[in-house]
Amino acid sequence: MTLGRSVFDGSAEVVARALIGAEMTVDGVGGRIVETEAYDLGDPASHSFRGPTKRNAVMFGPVGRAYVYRIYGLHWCLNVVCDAGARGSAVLIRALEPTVGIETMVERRGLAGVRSLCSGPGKLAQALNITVDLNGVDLTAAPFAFRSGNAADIIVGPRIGITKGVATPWRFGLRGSPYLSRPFPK
DNA sequence: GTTCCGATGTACT
DNA sequence: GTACATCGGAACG
Repeated sequence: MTLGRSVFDGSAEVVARALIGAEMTVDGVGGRIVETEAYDLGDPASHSFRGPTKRNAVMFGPVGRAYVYRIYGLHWCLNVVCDAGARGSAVLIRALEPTVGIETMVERRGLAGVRSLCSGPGKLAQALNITVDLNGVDLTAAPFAFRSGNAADIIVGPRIGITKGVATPWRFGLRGSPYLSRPFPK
């Protein structure tokens, strides 16, 4: 069934766990969320840590919006804004198991295989055609759609690509999924 | 399998 | 000027 706004109304860690196994689509293209990361205000790895800026303003706005930013000058990353009170919390969507619109995603990515279509934040943004145009957009309405799914077993580990806050294990994944951006450390 | 590296926009020191 | 929540390709083993 369709997920309502309440799924985003919790701490970053709680929402990051809750989204594992759910299905996310943009204009009917997407898949099952298999990997997320949590970021919040008290976290030196978070864009919100130093307070509001032009880039991160959406993180300080209403719950259930998309926060999209450019990374390394060429890729886009999608976050969902969460936490009651909207205090700079967000969940980075890192990987999907492609389920719908696979042909469209193959075209956008220029790839043959399904395995690496959405196995990373920049990859899934390209596959789902996510750009800054969607920054600040309500996730509970078109073109977004979130549907509930089940995650049998969630694995936890350190977040990827950060240099601060490395001790906070806020990366979550669907255990055993072949569609993760990288394996979790043992 | 591994490591190295270039591409390149934006925020911040 | 430097850092950055990345990716894909080249070189190597």
